[in-house]
Amino acid sequence: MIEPWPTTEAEARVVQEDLRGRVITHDDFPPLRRIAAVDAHYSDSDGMTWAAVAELDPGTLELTRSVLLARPTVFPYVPGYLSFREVPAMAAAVGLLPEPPDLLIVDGQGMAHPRRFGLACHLGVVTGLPAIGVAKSRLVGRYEEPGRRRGSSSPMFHRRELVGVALRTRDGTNPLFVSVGHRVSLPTAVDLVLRFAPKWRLPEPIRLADAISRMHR
DNA sequence: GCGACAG
DNA sequence: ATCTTGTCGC
Repeated sequence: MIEPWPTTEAEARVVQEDLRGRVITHDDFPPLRRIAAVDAHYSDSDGMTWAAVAELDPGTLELTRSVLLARPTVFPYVPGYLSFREVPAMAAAVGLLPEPPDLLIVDGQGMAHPRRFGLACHLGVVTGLPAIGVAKSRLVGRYEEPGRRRGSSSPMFHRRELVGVALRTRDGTNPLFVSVGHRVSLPTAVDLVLRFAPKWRLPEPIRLADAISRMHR
């Protein structure tokens, strides 16, 4: 990983501008044998960031492995710079898996970011693993409200560029914001998110990672 | 200058 | 993300 880790917004921005060119936006991943989701939580009292990884079988969506660890929080939350806060703990957690997953589903934006380098892109580039960004709310981009039924979607644009898709994964719920992280195209990312969210609004991997990351304490 | 703003 | 119970609605 990049050392030393950026301390200021200005330094972090330089890193984003430098690494953004390494993002691969087309499909470049193997048959999915193991998929994993990553999520983070904080305990302000001791300044620690907890990261959880949930590995699942893509066919049955059953949990096959999990990791939960803590790392000192090294960056404040600043919209547009979330990855500098979460990547250290997340990358360490992913690295503890005995075998690397074939796909990472990340709780946050990928290219639907002001400089096209959100958390999913950063974690994907740093680990080299295929990654998809799945956010519960919007950071940047304009979009038309998708139809209210599961499967409906509408493109998100930012500065005339297609940066993601607002996707309804469940009837009558708010859409999810899907964007390219690394080595997975946008159409494929949408297909995969729908496939891995057969019942609830959030993809099963993220639901599990979230549940695990809350187990700290 | 005034809002918006992933987790 | 976090502070926090019950409550409204499918």
